[in-house]
Amino acid sequence: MPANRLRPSLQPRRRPAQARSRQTVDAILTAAARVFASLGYARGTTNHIAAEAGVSVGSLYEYFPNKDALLAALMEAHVEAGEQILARAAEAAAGGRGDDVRTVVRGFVEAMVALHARDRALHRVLFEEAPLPARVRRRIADIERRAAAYVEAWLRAHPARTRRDPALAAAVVVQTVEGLTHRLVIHRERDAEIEAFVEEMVDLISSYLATPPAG
Amino acid sequence: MPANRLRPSLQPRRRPAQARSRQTVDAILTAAARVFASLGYARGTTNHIAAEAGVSVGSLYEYFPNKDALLAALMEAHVEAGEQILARAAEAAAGGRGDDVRTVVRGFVEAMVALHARDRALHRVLFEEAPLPARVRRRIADIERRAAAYVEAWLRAHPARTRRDPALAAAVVVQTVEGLTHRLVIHRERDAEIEAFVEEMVDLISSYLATPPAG
Amino acid sequence: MPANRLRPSLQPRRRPAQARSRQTVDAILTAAARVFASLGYARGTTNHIAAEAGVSVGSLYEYFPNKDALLAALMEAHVEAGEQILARAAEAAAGGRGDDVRTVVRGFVEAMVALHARDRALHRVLFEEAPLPARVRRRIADIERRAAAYVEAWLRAHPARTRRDPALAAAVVVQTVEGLTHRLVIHRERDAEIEAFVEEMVDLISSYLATPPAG
Amino acid sequence: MPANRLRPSLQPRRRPAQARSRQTVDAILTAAARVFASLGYARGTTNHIAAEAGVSVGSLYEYFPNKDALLAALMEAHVEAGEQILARAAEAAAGGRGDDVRTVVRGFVEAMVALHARDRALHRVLFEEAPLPARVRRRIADIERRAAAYVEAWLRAHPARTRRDPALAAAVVVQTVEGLTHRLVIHRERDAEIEAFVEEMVDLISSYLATPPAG
DNA sequence: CATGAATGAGCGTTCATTCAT
DNA sequence: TATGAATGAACGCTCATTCAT
Repeated sequence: MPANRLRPSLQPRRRPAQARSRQTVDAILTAAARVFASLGYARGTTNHIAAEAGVSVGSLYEYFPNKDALLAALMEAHVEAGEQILARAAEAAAGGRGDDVRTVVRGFVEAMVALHARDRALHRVLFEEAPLPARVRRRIADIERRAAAYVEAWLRAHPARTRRDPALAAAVVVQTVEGLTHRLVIHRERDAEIEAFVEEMVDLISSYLATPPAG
Repeated sequence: MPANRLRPSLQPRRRPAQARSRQTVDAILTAAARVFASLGYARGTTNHIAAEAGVSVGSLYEYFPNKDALLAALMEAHVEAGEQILARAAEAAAGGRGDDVRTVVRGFVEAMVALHARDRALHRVLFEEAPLPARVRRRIADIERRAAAYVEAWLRAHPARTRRDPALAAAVVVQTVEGLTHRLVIHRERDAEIEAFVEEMVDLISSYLATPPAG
Repeated sequence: MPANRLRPSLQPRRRPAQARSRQTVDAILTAAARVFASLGYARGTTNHIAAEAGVSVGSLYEYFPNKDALLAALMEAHVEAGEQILARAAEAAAGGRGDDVRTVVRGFVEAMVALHARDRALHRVLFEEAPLPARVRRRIADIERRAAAYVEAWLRAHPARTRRDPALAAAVVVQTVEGLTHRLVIHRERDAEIEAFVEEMVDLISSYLATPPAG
Repeated sequence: MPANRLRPSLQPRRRPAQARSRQTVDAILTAAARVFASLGYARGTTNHIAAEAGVSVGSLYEYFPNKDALLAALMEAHVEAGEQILARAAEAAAGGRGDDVRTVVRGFVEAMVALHARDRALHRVLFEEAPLPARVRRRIADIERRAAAYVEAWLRAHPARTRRDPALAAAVVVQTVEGLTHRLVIHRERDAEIEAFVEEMVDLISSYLATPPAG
């Protein structure tokens, strides 16, 4: 019996309090990450994941109501990490004088790159192959909105701002950083390449922000 | 799935020479596009596609060795269209004086946007939900390489080039245009929004190319 | 994909026109009857039924959308047979002089008994163990209503009627015949016993109809 | 179901002597009744029942060897109550002058109706949906036999007896009362309807007993 | 004795694929 | 060649039952 027959939740079935349960959940999520990354979403079966976790399917379903919930949990973890990275980068920007555009931009870009560098194969499956649950989609959209709002505020406060429409510019910045990070980090193989790209991304964003719209 | 376990080919089973066959293949692909776009990859069954195409499943398998081949064919069609768009934009750039950066960039960006605007739902399924066959991945990488080579040559030939490493800059341009196009076109809803973004993308790329590397 | 995701129909998936298909459907239903009768509803699995029918599970699901549909089909067959028995008995009653109560009653009782005598184990499972689909329940209620209406009309037309409320009396007759038939036929083992009971049922009903209400 | 394959006992695992245990058993049975009545047999899980009873599954299995034993216990309770009702009605019949047929019959019928009126949903599940364990079937058959024996004795002792075969007549009476009670009480919705039917049942039985066999 | 996390056989069902016609 | 009925491996998921704590 799923938790709810009409709208099967993707939430974990219970917040495991005891250390033992916590371990089981972690084992399952780790296994899910491994299996999804190597086999893809469709071919990563729950039985396979349970076996990989050294746990019975029943236990898997004790903690996750269905296969998509595993995916959602993995995605949420990534998204949560992204949120914290954003927060930290924002803090750093506010902590510094905050008007060296390049430094601030580099902070964000490097944070995003670091986030995605951790497990490329998994991220590829998570965000380019698996169905994105509506909840996760909303969560991401929300974070992007907040990131853009933050960038916009920063643009407005910054003396050298030259873009006519700071809200639009902020959206472009956020989308560019996210889009390029995904493309470059997830699909590139060699780290040296990535480092060079980071520097270029900083140039790309900085020059855009420093240039007034074409007239 | 009592299928072919040994890396089944994704090539169409035969090059249909006759007009009759060509029509059947087209009907199947059109149906596949419609079904995948509306149902997603996993839920778009081959039986459903055959029915939609007004053809028996047996005939479908006469022309495509398996389900993934349909996907691959659809992807290749998209990729081929992209290739031609690229070629045309290149021609236009060469045909004109070729030294108005903004015009050239806008040409490419608009072409890419037009390509993706045609059937957003299908593109979303094709490139964000379905597993990307290695062959298609290679094909795309190849095209990106050639696009980058073209941009690099153009940069080298262009009097105002300021990026120190034209190959790297070319790669950045290609990745940025592709990444942003996917993100903006596939996920945005309103066309006005897209038009505004196109202008920003032109600014983004142009200012990047016009700015010497920092330091 | 079930025929309908929201209200999975219990109707057979297609009316098989060809002889071949008709045979397959019959084989499946026969197997289902055998398996349900010997193993009960819960333990009668669709794989088991398919195997018993010498058919693959896939074929079973080609003709029946789900397990309950097999049950429903078996029930409907029984109910349909019952309806025809009723119709024939009514015809016979109308054809004869129609005022010999015992003859008419015996006609109905014997028909009902004959109907249930055919496969007792299956009937036990069908009507005392398996979940009765709403559609079948409605169908049965409808037939009972019509039977009662018929009996009521017959009572009103009959010169010797003595029950004050013919509608109520008709309902009692129908329920008694059905209830006793199920209990006696399905649970009794020996045929001689049944024959004796039939005679008693005729007495039971006849004397009831011939007796004015107490008071 | 990694269960006991060798005809597992349906007996409660132990006769709880202590008051504490007795309470636990009662809580479990009450919970089982509630859960089966609302969810049906198949969907009423042992975990659900244990939770409803405020007890761990482990404890449930301490007192009942398996799920069917819960069902059997519930059935036995119903059957036991029926037995006592029978005994009481017999006592009343013996206590009174005992020769008013209608009064005696009404006593039995009303007792049966009262027994089934208590929890219709549960009775429906118990006797029309769940598989009847052989043991319970035997128990019921035994009670019916004794009831029939009692009725037979009463018929033989009664001055007005007219049925030629008192044993057969007794069986008919018992089956009729039981059959109609199940059908009418369990499936009818309104109490007024039931009362009217009770009166008719009394007429039905009384007139049968008062009528000599045909011929 | 009680607990409840863990088990895993087995269920209903799907759908890519085949092959007799 | 085209057909579409038939196939059956494999999936997601359940839940009666066990057993370490």
